[in-house]
Amino acid sequence: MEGPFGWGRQEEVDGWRKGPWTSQEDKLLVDHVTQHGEGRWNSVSKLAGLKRSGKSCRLRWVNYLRPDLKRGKITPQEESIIVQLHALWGNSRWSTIAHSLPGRTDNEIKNYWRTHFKKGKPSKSIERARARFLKQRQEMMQQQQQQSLIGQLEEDGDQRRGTCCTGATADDDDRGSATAGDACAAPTTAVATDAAGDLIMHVDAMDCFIMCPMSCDDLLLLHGAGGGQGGGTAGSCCGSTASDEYGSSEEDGATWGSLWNLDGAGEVCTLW
DNA sequence: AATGTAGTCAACCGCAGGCAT
DNA sequence: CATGCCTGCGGTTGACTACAT
Repeated sequence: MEGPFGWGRQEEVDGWRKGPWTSQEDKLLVDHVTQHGEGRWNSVSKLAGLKRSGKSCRLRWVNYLRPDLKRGKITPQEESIIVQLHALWGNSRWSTIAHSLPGRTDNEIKNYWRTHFKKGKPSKSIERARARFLKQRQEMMQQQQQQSLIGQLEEDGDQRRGTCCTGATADDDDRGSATAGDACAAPTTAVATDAAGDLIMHVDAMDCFIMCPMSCDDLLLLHGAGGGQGGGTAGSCCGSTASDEYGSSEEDGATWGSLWNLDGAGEVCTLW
């Protein structure tokens, strides 16, 4: 066996090696990416002398070899962020969630979520955190609606949008590079965790989130830089009512996974 | 000590979107 | 405009490890 985990043997299909990577292969890939940079994965195999598909090379690099990866356990702060963002995005945006957790991969977060929350009940602290998050989100949305009405009555409500964001556009390919960080004057912290791991949310930040005419991805980028230190991100840019679903039936482990899946939120977001 | 079960992690697969031709 | 390729993503699988019985 070559590696410490699974795929006890290496097979070769259509000339491509599969299964666990050897240290030699790792070195070849690292050397190649160091010299030529990421991308063009299909040519990596040829140029680096690897009998691996482009997909496999990319996956190995992204999930294991990248130098900026943070190894080790998910911290409580990171867990809180994952919980918040999963409440917002559901199961279909692991990469988006991962962008808010520097050094963590979507695969890692996905695995973590599945093992910790998919099957059994989450811990009390997580339950509490999520409940509070959703409650505050709902309150802020109500508050936002009120303010919007007031704003419209006073001056058509356009000034807020103008002062919040000024043309922030983050290219999809540039996710994670904090592209839009300088384009928005929004507060830098939308959600943070206190020492006990409970969520603290700043209404002004969420207020901006709601008003910004940006994609949800951009919103995450704006605030994602401090994720590791508990300055995580969460935005109420979408109009879904997560709290409606929460608390319906928690005793069933299988139900829990879907309980948090606010796919509707994602659909709303993509319309932006 | 042996066996069973759950947890963890790396890797693969299929699909979808973007881009070049 | 249509087609094909490349890249990235989410879902799933499979093997090892740790813990419980």
